[in-house]
Amino acid sequence: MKPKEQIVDLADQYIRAKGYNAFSFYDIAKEVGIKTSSIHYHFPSKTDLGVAVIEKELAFITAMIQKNADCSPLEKLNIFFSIYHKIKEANQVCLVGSLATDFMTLDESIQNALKKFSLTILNWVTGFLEEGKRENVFNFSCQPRIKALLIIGNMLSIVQLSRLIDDADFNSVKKAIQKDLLNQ
Amino acid sequence: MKPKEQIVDLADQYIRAKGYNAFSFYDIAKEVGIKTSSIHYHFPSKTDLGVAVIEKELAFITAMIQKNADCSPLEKLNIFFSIYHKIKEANQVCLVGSLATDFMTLDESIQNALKKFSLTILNWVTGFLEEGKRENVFNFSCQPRIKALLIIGNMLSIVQLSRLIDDADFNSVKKAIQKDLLNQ
DNA sequence: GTCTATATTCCGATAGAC
DNA sequence: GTCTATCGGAATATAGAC
Repeated sequence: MKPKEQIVDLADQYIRAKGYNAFSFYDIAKEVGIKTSSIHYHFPSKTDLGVAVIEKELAFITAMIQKNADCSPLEKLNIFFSIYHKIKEANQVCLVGSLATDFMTLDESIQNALKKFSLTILNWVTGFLEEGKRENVFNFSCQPRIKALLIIGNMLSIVQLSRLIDDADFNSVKKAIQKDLLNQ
Repeated sequence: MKPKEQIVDLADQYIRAKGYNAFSFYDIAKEVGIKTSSIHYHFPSKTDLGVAVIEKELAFITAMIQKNADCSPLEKLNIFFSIYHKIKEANQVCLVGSLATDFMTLDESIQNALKKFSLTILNWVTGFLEEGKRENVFNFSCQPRIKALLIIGNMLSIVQLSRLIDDADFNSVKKAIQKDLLNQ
């Protein structure tokens, strides 16, 4: 992997493991095997690096949405779950949750990138919930957008809470969401 | 208010506004009108201050639980909502959500205090959900503990997401949770 | 593109006077 | 209990050699 990609990848890991304000250029430099000044060559400021992380994740999620556009709503739900499963396995939190708590300390360019990223996820989930309801696979009574916020919020929060409480609760929450959606 | 209390109060505000790793003793000293060394007199280390913040919130929530022990489950639910309503009004996030994302950077004493705090809330919510189900006021099919995690997670996440998306979603989410619980 | 060297700022923490 | 003064360290960032 090219150094530039590796830097973004490690920054991503650190943001979701320790938070944006808790990792340093030195943390990354150490792991890549270069000096901090070399990171500044690729990303003049920490803000530039932060924006690059979000844009990388946005590209990833956009490609995944596109690739699985023809899947069933239930399959899409499980793809959605699998994202958080990986995060939880690594004892991390999701990018949105991590950066939302640091939001007031972030430069506007990161704030805007994050808003765009979260909107992409929200629209995706809203879409396959609507789809599932139309096909009588999913059942829920509130607006699809609100149901999407509830479900996204459940996953966003359970990866955070998994650090504080019983590890097994993650799967129980996942199953409860699924059962609730499929119940007629 | 005594300086010591004021320091804890401001630290609490900062943690929920900007995050634990983004506020400094100087931020607080400035607002109190003292020097940073005076804060160290009351709280030798930042960790001591962090623990004091959680213990203050724990005392507050414990008193509130006790005070409203005789309320109906529906009243308790609305008290629960009102906590997050205040947080959202201030454009802050809850203490658990904020410190959970910074969890890996916190000293063990703060981690343990936070675990105790989150468990207190979880047990409280689980309790009045069970109560409400027994009285046929609330309706849900999963375990009360899991339902509590889902609802707490919805509120924890919506105060975070309120910074990124439509401000009005907070009330929609609150109403959706309520309707879901009350539906027969 | 990476290095050395350094500038600058900030932060947590401590010693000792008052 | 608050102050001044200061230490030691860490962080972002830049200049210039290679």
